[in-house]
Amino acid sequence: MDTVKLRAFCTVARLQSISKAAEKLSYTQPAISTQIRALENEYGVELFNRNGNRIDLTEAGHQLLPMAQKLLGLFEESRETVKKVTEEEKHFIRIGASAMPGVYILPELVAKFAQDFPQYSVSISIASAFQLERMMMDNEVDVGIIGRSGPTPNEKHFIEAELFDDPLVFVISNNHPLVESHAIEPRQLTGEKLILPPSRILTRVAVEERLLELGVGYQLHLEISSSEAIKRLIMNDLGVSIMCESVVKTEVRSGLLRAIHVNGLNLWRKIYVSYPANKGITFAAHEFVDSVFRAYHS
Amino acid sequence: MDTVKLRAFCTVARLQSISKAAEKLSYTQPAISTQIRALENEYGVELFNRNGNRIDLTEAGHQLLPMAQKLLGLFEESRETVKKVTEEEKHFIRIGASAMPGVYILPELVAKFAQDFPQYSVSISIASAFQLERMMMDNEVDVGIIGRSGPTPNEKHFIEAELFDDPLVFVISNNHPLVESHAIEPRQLTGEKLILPPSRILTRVAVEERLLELGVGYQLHLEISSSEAIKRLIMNDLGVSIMCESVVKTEVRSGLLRAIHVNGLNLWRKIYVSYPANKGITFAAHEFVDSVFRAYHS
DNA sequence: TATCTAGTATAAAAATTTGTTATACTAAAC
DNA sequence: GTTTAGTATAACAAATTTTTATACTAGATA
Repeated sequence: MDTVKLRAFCTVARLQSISKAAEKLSYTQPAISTQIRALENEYGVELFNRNGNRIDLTEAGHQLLPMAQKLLGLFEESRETVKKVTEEEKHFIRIGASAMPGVYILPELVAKFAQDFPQYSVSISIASAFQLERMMMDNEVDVGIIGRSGPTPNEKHFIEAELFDDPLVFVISNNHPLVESHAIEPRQLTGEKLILPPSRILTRVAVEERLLELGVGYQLHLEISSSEAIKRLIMNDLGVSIMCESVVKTEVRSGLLRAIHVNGLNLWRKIYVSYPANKGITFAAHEFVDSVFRAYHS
Repeated sequence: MDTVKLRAFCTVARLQSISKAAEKLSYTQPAISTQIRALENEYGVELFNRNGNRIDLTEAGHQLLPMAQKLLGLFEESRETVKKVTEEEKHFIRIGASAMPGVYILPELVAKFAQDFPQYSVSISIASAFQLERMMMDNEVDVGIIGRSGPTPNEKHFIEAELFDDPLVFVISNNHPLVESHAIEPRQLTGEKLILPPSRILTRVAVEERLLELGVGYQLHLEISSSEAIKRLIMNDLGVSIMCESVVKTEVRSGLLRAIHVNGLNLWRKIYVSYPANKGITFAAHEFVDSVFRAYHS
């Protein structure tokens, strides 16, 4: 049973002629004859009365006709539906991001992109880097924006492109003695009361290793996972921290916090664009990635 | 697009596995792979995300699934519908009859048949012999019961079987001088006031020719087409007639009229069963014809 | 009646599609 | 690394579909 047979049946019924139907459907007459015969075999009934020249529906054929038309209509509808989905998908970009880029970097990027490419819609899903990988493999997001301080796992499954380096900076309140410095030396950190995220966070590990290398004797004052909490603690003069510049950018701009560059600290969080290697990247997602690159590299 | 592809799609979607679907549908795994691929080509979209081992629906696939199921359901429904029609048709006999047999002969035959074969339903359509032929050719009736006094036209298109001879009898009222006779000689008709149908009716022609042959000098008293009217006229002593025995059977039985046999008149209306030669006869119609034959020939 | 015409059916061959076997490839499990 | 489970692909076989050519039929025409 297929659409060819159904269409043949409906057309023959309507035109009351196999030859005319054949012509209309761009087949030869015997092709339609056999299709009709096949349909009749499948249903086990004669669908047309053949009186020599004349051909018209039997009762069974009469009953079948509206259902056949409905079936053909439904086929068409299904095609339309699927087509619509893909059209929509073409203009929809699903971005996944780990917490830091999702909160502190993506909003700005997406805002700019939306301005330049109003024909696209964007969704942002925030999840752990690990989950994001699964989501990309399962086609739940098109592209990921991931911040990394450590190694890149599963590298052969994903194509990753470095977007930019987010430098780690020394963050202090307006009341801190070093508030007027533009840049300081690592040794000036000695004795500072550092508020850092828990040691499962890779950035924390990187910071501590680097400070050890540089021979800086710091004081671990507080351990808390929320960046927002750290910032508020600093504002209230309960300590200082070493954080990604992006994370404090807003507060620095509005004068709530100070971000001081530490010479020779050489620590960055690298921000990557990532997508599954095995299935390439959507055209729309490519547009987004492109626009982001242009924003940083021009 | 066909049911195989649709069923493959639905099964793969449900079992989330091409191999399992193949097993369930009694195909090999590559067959299903290809069918799915063909469906995807037809819709121009990927319907499944293939992540190595895992296979699950894309958004387009998700949209398509319910429609595919509906399509398959509708297919099944159409099969049921057609099957039901044929089942019904198997137990339905459409009898066509010309006026005389339809009114005076068929009701009795059908009543007896309905008693003996309660599983069948019967419809009776009354039309001219000419129209009946068309109706049989166009499959509007299964079998015809036709009375003929003249030749049989289009004989090669129809198979006709003589059912019985309906003799023409001399019909008189209870007040007629010959009321006590069981049979009379043709010459006794001389001078009778005959009421006959118009001369376009073949029976009338046959009667007049025969009386001429027999040398009977009759008197044409009235010309009227309705048999019912003729009977009423006779009852009121406004004349006599020569009519089919079947037509007056009821009145004779109840003593309203007398039917006298005329020796050597040798006129019958022949009653035929008729059906189109090119397509044979329905099983149910055959049962009816058989039962009618048995009723007359046993 | 015979011939022609229009429409359908049928047979045989060609073309296409479908299904199978065998094999390769991939990712996950061990 | 090796094995395992699942899917894709290639090559071939089988089945189906389509076409060409032809026969058959009923009705129209002469």
